[in-house]
Amino acid sequence: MGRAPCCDKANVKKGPWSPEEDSKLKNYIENHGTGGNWITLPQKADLKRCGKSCRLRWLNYLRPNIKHGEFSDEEDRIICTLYANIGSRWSIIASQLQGRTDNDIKNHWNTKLKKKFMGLLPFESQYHQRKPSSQYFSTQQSPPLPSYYTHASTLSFTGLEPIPVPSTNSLPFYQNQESLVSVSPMQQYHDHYPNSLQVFGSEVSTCSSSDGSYSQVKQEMGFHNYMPKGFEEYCSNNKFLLSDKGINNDGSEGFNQWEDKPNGCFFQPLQTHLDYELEVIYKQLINSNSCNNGCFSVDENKTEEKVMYTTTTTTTEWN
DNA sequence: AAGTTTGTCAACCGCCGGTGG
DNA sequence: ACCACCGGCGGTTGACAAACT
Repeated sequence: MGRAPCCDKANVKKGPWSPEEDSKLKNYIENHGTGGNWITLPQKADLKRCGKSCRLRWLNYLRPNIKHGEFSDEEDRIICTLYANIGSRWSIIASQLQGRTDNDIKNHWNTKLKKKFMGLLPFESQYHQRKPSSQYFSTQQSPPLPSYYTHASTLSFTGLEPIPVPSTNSLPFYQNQESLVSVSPMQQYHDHYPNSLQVFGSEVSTCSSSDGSYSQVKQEMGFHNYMPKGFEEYCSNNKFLLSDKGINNDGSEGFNQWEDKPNGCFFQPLQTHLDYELEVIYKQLINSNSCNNGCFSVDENKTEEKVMYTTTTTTTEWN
């Protein structure tokens, strides 16, 4: 026997909400609040709707300060970065975007942003079968570059470029709590292309902060031989540095090798408030996973229910 | 102009975890 | 400890619109 339905399905209306229903719900909540019980709210508000339906309608459409319409590049960037790091945890992602709902973000990802991600797969797959790195280093031959790189100067940021994760020291989450990120698409991607670079999820390879020796590293790795025109400018324009070093599995530092890092190099965004917020999110996730002791608090600007991280971050200009 | 395909997004479904009795 | 209820969440669906043939 299954779970009892949350409402009498036979006596509730389904489908799109009419303006009259919207008005009833809005007026009721504005005058009385939700009363802490969505199940009984429809009856009180004289609506022939399921409580859950009312809740959804309010949260996704009727509540104040909802932002509809086009997502900005900045929002796309945040969504992609967060998605790559924590997966499809839309409510958490939504908590980082003022006025956006988890449903909105989910739809936006599924209809637009995901395609950008999928578009990366074909060229990545070629690296899966690439010959050992020594070939390139010994002969100074340039490996085939993804079209993405060769056209870098004309591309806008997709948010799906590989990004670094903070060190495992600061984020034990990566070492100890794999389940938290098991849903990451990048993790799935890694499963499919096991030799590809992964800086997401539970992958142990991470990159350290740039020490400014980029030019030297670039030469040592032979980057200058196949650095596409405009690539450096692209990195600069998009606030990315080429990462110089990685952390080996044993914890030691080492330069990235083509064999291990099929992208040849990987990006490292300049320190931004988002990096910091990501770290805060990780920590909150860790806490929320190990103890449910109020790691989240209510974001009253969004909804009485939406979670918001308690830690106040200092937001600085992205640019 | 009509039919078909594709894209978008609001809404639904059902699972899960928290909570209180 | 168990159970029922409820809210929250993410995956999915389906209606509608736009684009294409």
